[in-house]
Amino acid sequence: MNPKNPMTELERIRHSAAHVLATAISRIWPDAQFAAGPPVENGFYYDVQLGHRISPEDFGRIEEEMGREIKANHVFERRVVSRAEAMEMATQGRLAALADRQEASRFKLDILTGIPEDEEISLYTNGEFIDLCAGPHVMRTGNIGAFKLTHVASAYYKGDERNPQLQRIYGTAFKKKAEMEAYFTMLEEAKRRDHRKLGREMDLFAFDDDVGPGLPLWLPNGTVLIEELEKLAKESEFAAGYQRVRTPHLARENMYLTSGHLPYYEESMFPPMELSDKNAEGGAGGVSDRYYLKAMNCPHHHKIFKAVPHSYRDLPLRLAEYGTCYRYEQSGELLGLMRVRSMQMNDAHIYCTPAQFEEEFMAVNEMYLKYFKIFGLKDYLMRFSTHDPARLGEKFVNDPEMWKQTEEMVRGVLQKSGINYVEVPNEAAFYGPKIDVQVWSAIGREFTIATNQVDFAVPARFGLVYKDRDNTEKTPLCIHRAPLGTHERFIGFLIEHYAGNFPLWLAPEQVRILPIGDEPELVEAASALRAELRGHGVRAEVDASSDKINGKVLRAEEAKVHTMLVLGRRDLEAGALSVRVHGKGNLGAKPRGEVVADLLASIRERRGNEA
RNA sequence: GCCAGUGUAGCUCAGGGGUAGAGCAACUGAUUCGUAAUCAGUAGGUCCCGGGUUCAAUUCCCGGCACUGGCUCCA
Repeated sequence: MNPKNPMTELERIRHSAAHVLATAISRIWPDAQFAAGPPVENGFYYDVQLGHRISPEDFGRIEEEMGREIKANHVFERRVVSRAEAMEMATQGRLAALADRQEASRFKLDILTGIPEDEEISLYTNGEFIDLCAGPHVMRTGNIGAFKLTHVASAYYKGDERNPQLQRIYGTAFKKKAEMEAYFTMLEEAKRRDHRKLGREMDLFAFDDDVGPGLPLWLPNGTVLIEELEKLAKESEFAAGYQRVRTPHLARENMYLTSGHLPYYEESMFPPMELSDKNAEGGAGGVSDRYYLKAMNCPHHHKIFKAVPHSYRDLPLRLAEYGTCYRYEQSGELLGLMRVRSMQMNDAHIYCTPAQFEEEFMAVNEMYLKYFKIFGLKDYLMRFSTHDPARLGEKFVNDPEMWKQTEEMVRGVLQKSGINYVEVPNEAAFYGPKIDVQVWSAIGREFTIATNQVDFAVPARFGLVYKDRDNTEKTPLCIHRAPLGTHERFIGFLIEHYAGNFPLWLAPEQVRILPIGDEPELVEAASALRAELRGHGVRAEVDASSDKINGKVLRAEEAKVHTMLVLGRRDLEAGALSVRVHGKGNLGAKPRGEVVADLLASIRERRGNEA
């Protein structure tokens, strides 16, 4: 830990709890080898190498040992040592241990060799346990008020796949027990809004082994969400001067060789479909052609650009498509809708001149902000990813001048629009800088929900040109943007964002009419109301079950139906409807015409739940 | 892909070497009820898949698959 970057009190508690965890593990398994044990967002962990496989069943006795260590209230003692002394101790197995051992403290030894010459080396001692550590810690082990081990996972040493896998024991710690209890309550709440759980409960989407992992099936309710988002996107894009195109889901190998995706991204693409042709060169049974499922839409759109000659008068040319892409994500990376293998992207490519770039890029950002406003999205982070000059020609296209130019343009746009952002070097795409919008899922994982990228390299590879004013051919810049990301991830996010309580315009079932009883006049009035609403495009149903009104209300609430219209004899006679809104309760009776007009206005204006 | 855990009805879960269990949902019938559960009945199972041990495996063992939690990755 960097002493120039002091930790908060909570971080010090958690960092100290990590040392106490290592102390406890050392007591039970003295041959344990420890790597790193830092505080993290919601707690702490310590990486350990151990013959015994630690399972949650072991947590009880580890926690017991930790409890004793805390009760003993040992002081965390800091001591600066010479490099030689530290190496000596590591060799004797004394670091991250209770005593000298047969084996050296091998990870600590490795960490020591990585510490720069001019940096101070410090040890922290709590009781008999000594660890190599820059600190800081709390004063005494007793300052750790409440702690709990949460799970065990595995992690590669130093995060490198080629290194050995260590067991990572996660825990959390707080100053006060009540704070910890509040934290676990919050976790339970978060689980309730997990899109995987809500997706099943609300019949939004499903996975099936025979279809394949990461390939979601959109059920009717989920498809409503998709269609509403597409309607929104198509309206906004039409208004912003985009043109719609459609492209196939696959293409021949050669296109991906041109784009550069093969062989660099072959691992992330589904393996090719190989065609054999008896007449082909190579003889019978030889492979005559390979087709790949598309992992991105850009090459297809570039080909559309190229299909007709373009003049500078055509630019900016904005080609939009909800394109379906397929990516062979590693099996362990799949996560509900947030990480899938088939995805429908809110994609568009804007071809423009450098002079037009700023205005176009800014218009895209404005489209983002407009969407975020509609969805009431406030908790996001704009991440501006730039290149690393040291990796030109390797990770990034070797064109320092274009990098400088485009990054300055993007930075300028961001500053001009007063958008809050963080700049992250070395995270750009290979073809240009980009802005990603980061959000967090209910279970705390971070995802890119939208992206806006500059591409100054690939159009040239495809030989895209336009005839400029001076009658010379020039290569356009390309802006690659997906403000609504993919349907899969965006809807996964929206489910959690709204906890399944969608605003009226998005709700799969917008209105449910609940007749009280089944007298013929009531049933008839309910059907007539449904027909009228459906005539206006409202997704309305009638609950014609034999449930009592209480039961009907319960079932509609459970299904998260947005608006319930209770229709009884009293309402029928008054020409009224009793309105009940999910989560808001009974709003009382209103004239029928007013109710319908309110519903239509809310849908048309895409009002949020609070409106 | 790697490490660990889990896999029983549509859902949530109990059980256990020898006819497979509950609640909710579904279906049938009765009920005519004014804002979060009306009553009764019926039906529903390859206990994830394959192999092994056993007189007998859903249960124990091995392998696979899927999911969960992480790690790695994420154009």
